Amino acid sequence: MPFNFNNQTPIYLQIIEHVKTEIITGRYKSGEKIPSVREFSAQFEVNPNTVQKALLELEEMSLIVTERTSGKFVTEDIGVIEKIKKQTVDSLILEFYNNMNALGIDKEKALKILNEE
Amino acid sequence: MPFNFNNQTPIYLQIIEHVKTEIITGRYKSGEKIPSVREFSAQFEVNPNTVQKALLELEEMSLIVTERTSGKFVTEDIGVIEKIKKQTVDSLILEFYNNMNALGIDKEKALKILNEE
DNA sequence: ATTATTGTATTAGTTAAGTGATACAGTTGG
DNA sequence: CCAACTGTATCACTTAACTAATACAATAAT
Repeated sequence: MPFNFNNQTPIYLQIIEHVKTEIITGRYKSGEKIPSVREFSAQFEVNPNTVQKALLELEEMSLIVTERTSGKFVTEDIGVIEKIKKQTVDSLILEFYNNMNALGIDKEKALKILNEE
Repeated sequence: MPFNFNNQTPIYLQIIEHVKTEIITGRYKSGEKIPSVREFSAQFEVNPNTVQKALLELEEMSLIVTERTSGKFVTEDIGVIEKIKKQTVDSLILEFYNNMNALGIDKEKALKILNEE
């Protein structure tokens, strides 16, 4: 199963989203080892550096932790995962309202549209 | 008033959004002449081609119409404007739900979150 | 100790997107 | 008829983002 990349957005961003989603949704569980750089690299048919770049960002978010030579692991800190999940949801909501505002649709109206669908 | 571009996203896309929004919200009215390529160019302090590129896309959406030598005008067809507005709103909503789905939040749950805020 | 596995660092190549310089063309209006 | 305004076409430049090649480093396992 070759990975389903779209070529509008950079691969490394798609990897970030992919792994982040796996963690947020609990498919990669807290404390669990994630595939190695080279495993991802092979799976995605992509250069190791591309994977590395993505995982680096995830580490900066504290979603994953590196054990120098044994691999990378999902953080043990469930709080972090929850926080990131909430952040992600919140910013999706905010972005949505902002976009609607730009079209002259305020929050109240937007909600009304959504509920009436 | 120099224009408020952010430099993450291409200028021409921001121009598209800007003009599109002006039309959708009725600040540029149906049938009305919009500023010329060179006027925009001066206002935004940007190359005429950059403006042209943006306006071309708006023309492809049928939001504006070109009269070869007298300028560009907002379409007379109010239906088109309404349609584009609806399309824009709909795709914002769809995108929102899709993003939430990726996080394991279905439409129903998403609505609940929004309403409870 | 040797091998295989992990992550990391450096550098370079490639490509595509975005923007700009410039010249062309057609109409309208004084 | 000329000047001033419209939009349009072509081409070249630049830059930066993305990706890849390759080599390095550290540890664990056998």
